[in-house]
Amino acid sequence: MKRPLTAILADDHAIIREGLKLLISVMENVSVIAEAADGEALLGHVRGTRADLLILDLGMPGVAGIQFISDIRALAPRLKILVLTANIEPRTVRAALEAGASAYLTKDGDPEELGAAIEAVKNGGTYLAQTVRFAISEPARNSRPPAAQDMLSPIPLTRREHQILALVAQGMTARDIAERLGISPLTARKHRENLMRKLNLHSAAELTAYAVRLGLPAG
Amino acid sequence: MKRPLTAILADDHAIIREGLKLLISVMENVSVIAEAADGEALLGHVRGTRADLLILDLGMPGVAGIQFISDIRALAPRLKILVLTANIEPRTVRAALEAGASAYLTKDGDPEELGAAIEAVKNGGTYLAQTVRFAISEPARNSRPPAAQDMLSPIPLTRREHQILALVAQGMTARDIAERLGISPLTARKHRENLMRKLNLHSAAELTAYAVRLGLPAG
DNA sequence: GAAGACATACGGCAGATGCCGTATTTGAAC
DNA sequence: GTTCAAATACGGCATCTGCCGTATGTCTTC
Repeated sequence: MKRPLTAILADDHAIIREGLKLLISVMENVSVIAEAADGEALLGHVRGTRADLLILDLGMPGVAGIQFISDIRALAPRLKILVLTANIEPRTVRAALEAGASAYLTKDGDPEELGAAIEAVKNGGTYLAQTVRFAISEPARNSRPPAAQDMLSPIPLTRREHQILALVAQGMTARDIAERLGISPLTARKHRENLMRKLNLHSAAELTAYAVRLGLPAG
Repeated sequence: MKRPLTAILADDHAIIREGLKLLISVMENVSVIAEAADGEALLGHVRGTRADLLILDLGMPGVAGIQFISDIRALAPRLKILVLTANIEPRTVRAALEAGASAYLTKDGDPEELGAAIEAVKNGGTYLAQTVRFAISEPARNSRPPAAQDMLSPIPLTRREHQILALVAQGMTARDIAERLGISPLTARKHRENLMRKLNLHSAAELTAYAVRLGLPAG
């Protein structure tokens, strides 16, 4: 039998994490050598271990979306990243892969997929969950590699847009944001509109729900 | 060895469910005899089996919150219900216990708590996760304590309001909610207004951010 | 059967939002 | 130096929202 693969498991819910650990141990020849409940702990493990795999819940607090994947790739290029999330948005899927994820799994997917994904990435391949496979049919329009300096969300947003999104996550209206940033309410509104267009969202409620789920901090 | 306890496992995420199943099997002398991904399937299992335990994710689609617990209690009074959710709202905890749940566990809790909870309810007791223990000042066995002395004063929401709040967490507007529930948009709007008044929130964004942070499921 | 809570439904009004534009300035990239 | 993206700012218009009312029917509780 070959050397078992080593994995870091990152999920903010301890019970879920424990269950996943068992699931991985049983299904595959994989040994979980570290666990993280937040982004900071995860980065510590990435620096401090030589794991083969990272199973990463994108919904973790302190894990501000896709940018984290780029950061981790920069820290440990050899580490294969398996994203496990409830998010099935095509843009998120594409962004995760472009940022360097080796697999994208959804929590409502078949558990067998976890094994298939580990098998695939072990051999240098990639794996996409059945539920998001449709996401890559749409070609990425530009091949600009992600700069990963201040990206905070799956879709390339400008620095200002990230800032607005964070304030939206705190439940602020356009007027609140304008006051906070010292800009015109109309400008704040425009930024919101640009955000919604980029993210394919169509109401304040959707935008706020999206922002909160990114793990942005509460007010 | 005594006869193993039998359990129904209800969670909408297949991978999470699988992990939980393993976790339960390993930690306790419990055998999962049925699984459900939605409320309808769950009711079928409740009717069709004689399980001892139900481990129930309150965030499941088609599981209209606390009401479901009462319904299941009515169908199978002998079935012990362990609520497992990300929701740590005090009033939800209380409502779940009053509706007949035997344990209330949070997903970010210590996995050991799952074992402790099973042990507790097996012997006819109740178990509350550490993270929500503050929600209850008195044992849940007796009737409601006077609300006047309640320092935390959890705001009581009606069943319908909980339902609306869950839909708000999905980024739905009043019109969306009205369509979903088959009621007038004006009524949906009124429910939203009542919610905001009770929760002291003052915009759609705030209400949505609140709802999402409660751990209510994404659309 | 009286009282109260709940869910239903409607309307006015001011303000915010979603969507469509246009336009200027700045700084980086080429 | 030109080009381009980003950030700034404004306006119109339809819709939605927040807040203030009123009202009816049901159901539980006393």
